[in-house]
Amino acid sequence: MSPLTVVPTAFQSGTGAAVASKLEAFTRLSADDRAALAQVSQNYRFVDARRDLISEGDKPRHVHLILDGWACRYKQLPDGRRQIVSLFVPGDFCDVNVFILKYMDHSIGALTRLKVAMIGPDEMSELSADRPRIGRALWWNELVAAAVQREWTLNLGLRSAYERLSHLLIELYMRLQLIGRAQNGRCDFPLTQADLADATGLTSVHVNRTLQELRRDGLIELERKQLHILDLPRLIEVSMFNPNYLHLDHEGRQFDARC
Amino acid sequence: MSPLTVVPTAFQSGTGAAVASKLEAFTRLSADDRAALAQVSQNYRFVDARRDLISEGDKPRHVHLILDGWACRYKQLPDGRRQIVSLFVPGDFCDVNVFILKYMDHSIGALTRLKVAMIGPDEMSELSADRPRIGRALWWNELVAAAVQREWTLNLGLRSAYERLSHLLIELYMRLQLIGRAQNGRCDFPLTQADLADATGLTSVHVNRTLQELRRDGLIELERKQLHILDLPRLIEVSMFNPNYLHLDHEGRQFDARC
DNA sequence: CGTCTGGTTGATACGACTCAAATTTGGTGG
DNA sequence: CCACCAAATTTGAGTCGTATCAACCAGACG
Repeated sequence: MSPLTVVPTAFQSGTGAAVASKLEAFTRLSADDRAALAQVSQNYRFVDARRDLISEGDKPRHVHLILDGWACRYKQLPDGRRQIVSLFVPGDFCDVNVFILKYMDHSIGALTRLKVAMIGPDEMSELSADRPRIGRALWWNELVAAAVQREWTLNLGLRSAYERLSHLLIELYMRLQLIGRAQNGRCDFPLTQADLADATGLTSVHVNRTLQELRRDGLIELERKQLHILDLPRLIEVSMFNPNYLHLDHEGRQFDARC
Repeated sequence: MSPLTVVPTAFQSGTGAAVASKLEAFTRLSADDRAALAQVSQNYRFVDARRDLISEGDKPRHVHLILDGWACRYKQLPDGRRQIVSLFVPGDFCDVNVFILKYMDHSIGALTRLKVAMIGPDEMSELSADRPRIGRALWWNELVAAAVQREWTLNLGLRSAYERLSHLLIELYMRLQLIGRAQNGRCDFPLTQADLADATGLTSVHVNRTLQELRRDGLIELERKQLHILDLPRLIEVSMFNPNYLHLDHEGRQFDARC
């Protein structure tokens, strides 16, 4: 990537609205749309790392919108084994429309300290109704989330440890890029190897060895919570990464939408 | 299960509306609701086994509603490896609201000869708008589909072959029960061992050996496309199956809804 | 400083894969 | 109704990827 790449505002500001940035991959947003998103983000709180936002069995009361930090959806078996089934980065919604379900079938946990907005059911449906562009974008967002979940199924089902980790790293890099938090192959990467293990269905020991292989092969650098992808094309090739499931082929953020 | 168990009408009739049966697990439906579902099922066609309903890269034009037969969602890697990421049985919708996406990121294929309704975007939104109860039920349906996808992620990520197959068999049995096509531990089961392998991320050889183990342990019988679960409680135990992700804890079909 | 969390290393075990062939089943046409 | 063929299932032997268990090390932190 050229050093002349334009830096998205969200990245410059650091605290910029990741959601807006993300939804704009699907549709142009107006200033009012962005204001509405900022509005629902007002009611936020901080959550410590390793705390649950909501636990399996709880009644869902809010949609969570991650403003800053990383979180995960996970499920646990009676014998203690744990699987991370989704990862959330800033700008991600956890479960638009969960209200329809009576109980959570999984938990959502903070992987880092989290800044997270809590949006009530009414507020949520108002948002969709008043700002149809956002409503549609939220639909798109849900469909992409479902596509990501399918891709994870494939990832666990038939890729080797080496491919699996490569694939995950690329996905996260691209999702961070979308919200202006990745560029030139670099991004924050706060997951521990144990987290990666839980997400990829491997042991942390094997994650460790596999990451070393990736480093040895000159594909990545990863230390001090910083990921540096050295050779994205080759990483894409070895993991057979096909970005189509992220559905970024829309008009995007080229122009502002009026009103 | 006692031989006096009431046989659901859908099962008796054979061709009964599986969709209605399924949605009624979430909410009561009125006669008009059921009629509306029957209406959108009018426009159907037959698809031969092993044919695609729609392929990766295609533009989505219809929602598919499986009226009879089994289908799957699958993805394929450039090197030919294939993963089934979802299974569809009668009454299942493939991708309510796909229209928002430009291209399919996966294919949908018939596993058996299929009777499938093709529902256009307008017809689909009419259905939701005119019959709010159905609209909500479709939402629930999508959320359950997402929950199932997460459970598959967990299944592939941390269960052994033995547990994985057990879990899948139970899930399918329960989903078939929901549409009145399973009872007393028995149901049709048209998947080949190769299909099971593609769905569980195992090889067909290993599926074969693992099924033999399940038979040896007195848990199941499976031959001539017929599954017989001999000891459901034990099968649930060994696979650590928790039905909460199917979200069947709603008012259900106890009463008819008016109008 | 000692403690703790996260990362690294080594030795060993085992579950699942691979490859190859045999057998059974189911469908089809003569 | 039987002969044939293709598809599906089963079996065996050998290999490999990943797990397991157990230490050990480095840096962060109170």
